[in-house]
Amino acid sequence: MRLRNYDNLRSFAIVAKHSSLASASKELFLTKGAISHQIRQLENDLGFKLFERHARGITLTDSGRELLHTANLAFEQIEQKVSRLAGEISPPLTIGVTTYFASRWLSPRLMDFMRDHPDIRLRIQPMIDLLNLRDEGIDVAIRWGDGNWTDCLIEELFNCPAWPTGNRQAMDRVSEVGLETAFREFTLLRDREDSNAWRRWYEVAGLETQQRTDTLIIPDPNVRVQAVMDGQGVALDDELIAPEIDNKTLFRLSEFELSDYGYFLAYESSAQSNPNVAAFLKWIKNTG
Amino acid sequence: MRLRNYDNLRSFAIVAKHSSLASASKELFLTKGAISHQIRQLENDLGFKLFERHARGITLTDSGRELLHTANLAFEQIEQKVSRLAGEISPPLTIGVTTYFASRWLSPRLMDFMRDHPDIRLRIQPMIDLLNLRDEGIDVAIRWGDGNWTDCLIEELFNCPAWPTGNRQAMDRVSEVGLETAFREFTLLRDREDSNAWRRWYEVAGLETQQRTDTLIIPDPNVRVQAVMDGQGVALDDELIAPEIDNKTLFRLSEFELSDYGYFLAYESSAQSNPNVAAFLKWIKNTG
DNA sequence: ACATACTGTATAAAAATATTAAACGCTAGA
DNA sequence: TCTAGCGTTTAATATTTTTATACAGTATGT
Repeated sequence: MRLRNYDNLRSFAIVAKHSSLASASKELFLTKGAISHQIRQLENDLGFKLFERHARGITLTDSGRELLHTANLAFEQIEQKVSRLAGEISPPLTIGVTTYFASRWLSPRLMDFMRDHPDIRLRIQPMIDLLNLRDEGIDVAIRWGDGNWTDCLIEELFNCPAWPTGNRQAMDRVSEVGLETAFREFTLLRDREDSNAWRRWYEVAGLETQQRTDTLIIPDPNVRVQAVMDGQGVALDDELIAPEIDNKTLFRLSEFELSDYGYFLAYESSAQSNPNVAAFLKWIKNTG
Repeated sequence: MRLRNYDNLRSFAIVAKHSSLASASKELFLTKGAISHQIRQLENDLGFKLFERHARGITLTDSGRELLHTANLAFEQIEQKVSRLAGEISPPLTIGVTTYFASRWLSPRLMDFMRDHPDIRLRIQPMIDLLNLRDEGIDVAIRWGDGNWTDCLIEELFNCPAWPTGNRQAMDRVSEVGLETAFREFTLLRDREDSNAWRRWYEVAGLETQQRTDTLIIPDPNVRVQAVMDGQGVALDDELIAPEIDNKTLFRLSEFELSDYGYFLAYESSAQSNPNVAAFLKWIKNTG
């Protein structure tokens, strides 16, 4: 439902905060009559009541409470972004990563950077789709793949080949019937609709490339790892899943690998002029 | 920065979508002059330009693109919530869980429920703080603890005692110097400021209850498990971390446990009348 | 029991704001 | 070079919002 008047919703959020028209009217520099009209109009537009009126004040209805919660979050996002863009707040250095990479590689190393640069405010932004850096306000993203992106500057952080992983049943199946037969049975988990990683791996492994339709797309690497453990299919992973390999919940299914895979820094060329970005790039290139 | 006029921002989003005032003016049922005024006023309020004007049209500036992204997300949240509350969309059955519980316990079992109830639209909402069900639109939350909540109906799902875990160094330390001494050295990780879990465990273990100040509060269970692995302290965990125990990245530090801990269903009494909620509760009670 | 003080509401007038219509300047493309 | 289409500007107009005021209700204190 498209709302006609978002300013009324903003007033609603402030009234709800005060639980009082009279009090909110002071914050908004309006008379309580004006606020009363705004709330009434908003309720008419929405088609449900936001407040219960009693003689001595107002209280939120259940619907009102839920809407308030959503509206507060939404307005806060907007106002924070506006403040940043208007230059009122200096933007934190924002790194876009998957939760997978953040917890397995970045987090343990990040303390060093923060200790060396206590003045740099840092924001680790978990992302699924590590594209559209500018839209998300990302200064530097860390992507996994073969480095063939063209939307911005790309620099290899470290090489990290990709190879197929499966759970114990999948491993056993490969041992029993061989790679080719087993891979005709497996469901292939992939991170993106248009990913050609599996096709390339089939080539490297010398298997007949087949048009597979029974693939399952799971963009989040953590969820994908879990799906492999649960036997929902096989996925292309890298050495960051060493813990699961060590404890034998996951298995490397083949020695064939996509050797040019790795982690890459991705950033807009304009970002280099930001000294915080430059400091981060310098640090991470020495660390990786 | 508080915005004076959110309706202008809404118009901005629509203009940006069309990349054209003339075209957007049709969607908004206004003249292009009116839109031009709105955008101009918004730019004045914000203090930066949203569009670059050329002879044959307009294009977003970098700031405009970032703001558009944020605004679209925010407006979408609001409009979706409004649609739900206005009864235009039937709300999905919403389960509040930690990502920890979702990936380790719920996800593997959930397919059964979805197969048996294909008509029920389900939303798994990851939450850190599993309180305030109504604000978040949660029908049923699954909490871990001793069951002593009073804000809504509580029902035990399954018993799951809590015991202290640490990494190998912590385990070795306990072996060397004994429980009491070792626990005077450890940093205690806790999920909430006001949690009395550690105090209760000290009592159960017969250790002297001490006023500890060097505790680290990490609300998210996944992050807390990682912190324990990284040696940042010891935490109270349960058998859902069996994988980490099995592969010896985590260790149970003591046989003493909080035996009344477990996972609990939490829901408003009014939720029971929702047949989808009732079906979910019935299913999960049989599963747990 | 009753005045008091504080709610929020309702109305119509007044003020502020948004919108329009029309003319204008610009330029990409025919 | 002309033209069609773009966004802008201006001043008049239309609409919306706000106010001032009176009002009705009721917890609170005396």
